[in-house]
Amino acid sequence: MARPNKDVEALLQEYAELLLITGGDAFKARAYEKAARAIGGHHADVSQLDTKGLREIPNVGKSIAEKVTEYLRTGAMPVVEEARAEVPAGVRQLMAIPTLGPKKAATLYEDLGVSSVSELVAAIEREQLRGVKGFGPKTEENILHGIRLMREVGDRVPISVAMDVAEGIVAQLSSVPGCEDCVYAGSLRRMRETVGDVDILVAADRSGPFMEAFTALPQVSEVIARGEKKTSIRTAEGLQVDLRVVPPDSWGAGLLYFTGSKAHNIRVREMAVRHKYKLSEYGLFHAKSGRKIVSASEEEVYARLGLPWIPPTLREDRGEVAAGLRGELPELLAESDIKGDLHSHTDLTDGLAPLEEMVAAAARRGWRYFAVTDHAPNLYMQRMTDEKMLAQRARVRELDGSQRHLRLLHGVELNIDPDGGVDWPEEFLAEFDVCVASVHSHFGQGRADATRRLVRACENPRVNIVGHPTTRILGKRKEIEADLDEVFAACARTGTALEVNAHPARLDLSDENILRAKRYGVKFAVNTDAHSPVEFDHLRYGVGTAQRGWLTTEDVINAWPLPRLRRFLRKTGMSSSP
DNA sequence: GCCGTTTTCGGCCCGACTGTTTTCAGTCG
Repeated sequence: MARPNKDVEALLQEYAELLLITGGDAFKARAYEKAARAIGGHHADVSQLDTKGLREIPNVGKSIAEKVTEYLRTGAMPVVEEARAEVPAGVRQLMAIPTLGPKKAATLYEDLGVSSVSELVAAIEREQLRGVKGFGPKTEENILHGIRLMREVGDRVPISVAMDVAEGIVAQLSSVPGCEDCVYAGSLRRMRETVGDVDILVAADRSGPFMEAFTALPQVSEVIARGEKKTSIRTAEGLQVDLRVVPPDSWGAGLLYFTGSKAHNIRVREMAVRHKYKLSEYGLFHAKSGRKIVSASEEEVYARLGLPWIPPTLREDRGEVAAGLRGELPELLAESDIKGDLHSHTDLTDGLAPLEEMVAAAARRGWRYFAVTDHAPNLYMQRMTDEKMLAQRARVRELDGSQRHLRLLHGVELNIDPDGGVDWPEEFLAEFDVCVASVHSHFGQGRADATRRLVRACENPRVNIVGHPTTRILGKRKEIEADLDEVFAACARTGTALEVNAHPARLDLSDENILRAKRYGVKFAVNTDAHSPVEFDHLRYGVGTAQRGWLTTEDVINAWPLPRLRRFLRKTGMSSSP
């Protein structure tokens, strides 16, 4: 994976934040942020580039290219080390609290010596913020609210972070001699939106070499526990990883057990008891004799209990066992079912790559169609105009057909204003192939207003998809407060799809909301919202979330062939005006 | 610090909202 790019991105981003905290030039900090983003979204592995190659990345100039080269050679970037010496790491963590930026973080550190979130909580409890300039009662309340939001995620990490760690470790352990199988299990295998710790499972006769290799991995910053069956480490990012080595003949039972969820396991064990069996991580046994029946594969274990194999994304005790018994498990959407992305950006607005690169990358993925949906004018910072949009459309039409098997759609991501209106009148919108409409502002509306806002957007005869419908950002922003049942009903009534945004910080709709919406007969679009070609890789998280919501190809409009999709986009099922 | 050009220096996403102020700073998208 593009690990070095992400490392460099994180480092440059950190430096930018440190510059802001120490009151450095804001434009310089912005330059580092832009370079960080560009490198993070760059298609080529930066560790394979020399200074000259680095400078060809937009927003990377001489100074940053040289610093990155040095970092890649030595593992350190001196200016960052110096800045770190000035500002404790905890001060930068304060910026993760919503409504708390670099200036307030700096003030808290300088005036009160606060250098961690817990110290901040203590300072608030001691009412020490009362005297500080710029900190009134409302600010205090907002900070506490922000901390609560952050703590809801707790020390869980986004699924993408855990996935990178897990796949790296699996690859390394798989090459240890004697490895018969190696996978990640736990909530990661179930594709939960955040992951508390990573579980790795190895099938092998002897565990020693794996425990040895595991604790010696370069990712390891601390060995928490080390035993014969289980070893736990912590990575530099603070993520705990557990390795369990099981004998090959109990692989299936082990995998089932360590994949969970706990509730699913309990349900399955109850079934075992009813069959006069006993199920543990070591196998399925006769309760009386203790004789082992099966355990080599998950399929065998499930089959002995009268169940088909249940996909890990369904194992949440949401009725999957009962559905399996009835032979009514859904045929879940797979990543390979997705025929094209319907939400993406180019460098015409806030994307990183030009249209041509995005199109070429979409073609490489084997998609059959691909929609470019840059931001509309009301998101002022993007400076979109009618002329720019029309020029882009002309270019999209030119490019359409240049890639075999890939049809191009010209779309837009509209802004849903507080009243539910969007950027352009119907006549202008009619010329787009697809319109995504999303909320980008006024998140704090009351419930009735927010509901009306979303329903009105659905009733717009040109709006096809509501993008990231609840606008949540994991650990940062709560779901918009609206009567979602009313919104779901409106979607079903008007033929408006809801997005399952695949970005790991969003995953919006969430699995639970998908389940609810599906009952109304809503259709969905699993989109990446990619701002660069590498973000197309997020699709797997969107598909995982869709699976957790029990979605099949029938539910997902961008798993349909183009003619059927086009019919849906005409919204003919609705009356033209509400 | 980057970029583009007015080619070596000046501008850099721009507007809204919030809370703290009493005219604006900080944060966000």
